[in-house]
Amino acid sequence: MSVRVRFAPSPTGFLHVGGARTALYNYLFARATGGTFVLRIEDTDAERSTDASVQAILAGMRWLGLRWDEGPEVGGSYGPYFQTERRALYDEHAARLEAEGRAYPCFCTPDELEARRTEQLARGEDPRYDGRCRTLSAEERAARRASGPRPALRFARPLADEEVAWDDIVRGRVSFQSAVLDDFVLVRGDGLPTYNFACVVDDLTMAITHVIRGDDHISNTPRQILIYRALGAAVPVFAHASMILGPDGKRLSKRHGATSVEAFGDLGILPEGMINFLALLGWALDGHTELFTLAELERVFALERVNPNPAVFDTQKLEWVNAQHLKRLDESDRVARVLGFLAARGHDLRARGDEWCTTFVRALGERLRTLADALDVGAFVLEESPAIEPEAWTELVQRAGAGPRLVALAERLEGLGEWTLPAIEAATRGLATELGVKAGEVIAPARVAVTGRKAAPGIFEVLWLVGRAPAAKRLRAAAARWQAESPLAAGA
RNA sequence: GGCGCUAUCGUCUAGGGGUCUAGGACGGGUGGUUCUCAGCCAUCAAACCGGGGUUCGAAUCCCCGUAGCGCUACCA
Repeated sequence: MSVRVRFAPSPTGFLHVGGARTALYNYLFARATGGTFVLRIEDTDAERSTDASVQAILAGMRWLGLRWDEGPEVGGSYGPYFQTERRALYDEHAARLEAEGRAYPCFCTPDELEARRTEQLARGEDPRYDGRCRTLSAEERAARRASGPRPALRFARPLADEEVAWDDIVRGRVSFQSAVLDDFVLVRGDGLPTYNFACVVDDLTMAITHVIRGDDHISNTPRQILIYRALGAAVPVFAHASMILGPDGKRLSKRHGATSVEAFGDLGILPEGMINFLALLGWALDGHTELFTLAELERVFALERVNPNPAVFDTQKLEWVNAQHLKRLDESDRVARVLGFLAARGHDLRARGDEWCTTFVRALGERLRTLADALDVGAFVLEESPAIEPEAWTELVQRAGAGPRLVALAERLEGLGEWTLPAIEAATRGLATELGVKAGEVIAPARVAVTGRKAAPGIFEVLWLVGRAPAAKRLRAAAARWQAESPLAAGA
């Protein structure tokens, strides 16, 4: 029997980091085993489900490059793939369970249930359904059905305590006693299935073989196993991956900043970097290899190597992984991504031509951990005349002879026969030699004058990128300011 | 409270009885290299939650404790 797995998000928000990792593990397991990856939308909670969320989740999946074999937009032979469209299946299974005495109608109202729960808690008891509707006679049921609102359907759990256990791929054997469970609701008063019931019916009818999900579902598993048993169906294999935590050790949430995968794209993280980092969060191939492309993961991923401990989401490692992927991109691809990112933020530099763009991205070089870093590192061409940072100026103003040297450099550049990197470098170094100072004595002031910073990409590329006239202008402007403000200026 | 899951450097992890004076990576420190920064190279510091067992021998197996997290709805 071939492997069939599913990722089943409920459309109540965007695709968050935890969901993305669950999706990734399902996807990778399917690819690694030659199985099928199904995407199913669990939208039975009408209150919270929205179409916008469905779209956001699909967009997140696409951004990551996780293509589903069956599901929304692509269809498949086990559809529909939205739970709200699978109502007939739930009705059918519910009717069967009720007919076989494995489920019964419950007429208790939510208010009554809530009141009893409160009382139980007050008495120090566990809040569990007391089973009062389980023993109603057929006549009573018929009478109450005729008079009141539609009842909920409850699962008639086994009366005798029994062990409900499974061999979890990531945790080994997990077991519960059925006595801790109560007669939970299968179908709500509005006729829609609850999560546990819909989940089982869907996994069953979609022929899902492996259920890979977050460990927040671990305590739902015994309920679901009981439903499979009542239905006389085979139980799928379970694998519960751990939660992803924030730096404070709490479950990752909005409080921790960006949690939707696409928000990381806005932060300049590549899908490749996100995928790689997510894979590493709870999984390791051998403890040594840690850089993978999606294609490589598809070959080497093994569910057995998923680690059961909760993992803390570390942004610094994410950025490092991202930097590695950025570095491995083909140059043309890297240029396209950096310029595309900047263009989306109002800095469309692409009109300056291929040579300029390539030189620009080469100049940024290894300084980018994320695409967003280009906004900062490349600021010297993004702004008309970058302001000089205070501490950079403080240093420049204390440098003897800086002003005159900047003017001299400007003149050299203006008089240059050809505006090329080698020519700019020769002119700059030549000037330093003639002046009898180290190249740094010309370069450092020039860097501050042209970029406004003490740290920036190589000065020759910077000058070339800024352009001859604008560069000379910035050099002269800084020189004039030096002349006016430096205690070392002649005549000061 | 009950039930469950988890427990190796700050973080992600390797380790599945001896090869562990516990390895790798991120981050951090130091040195080198380049016009600065970044990068790269070298190098340093940094962990088996506690207590009992089992065993000739435990980071590895078992039990207890502790801590963190999850669930405890007619949410998913």
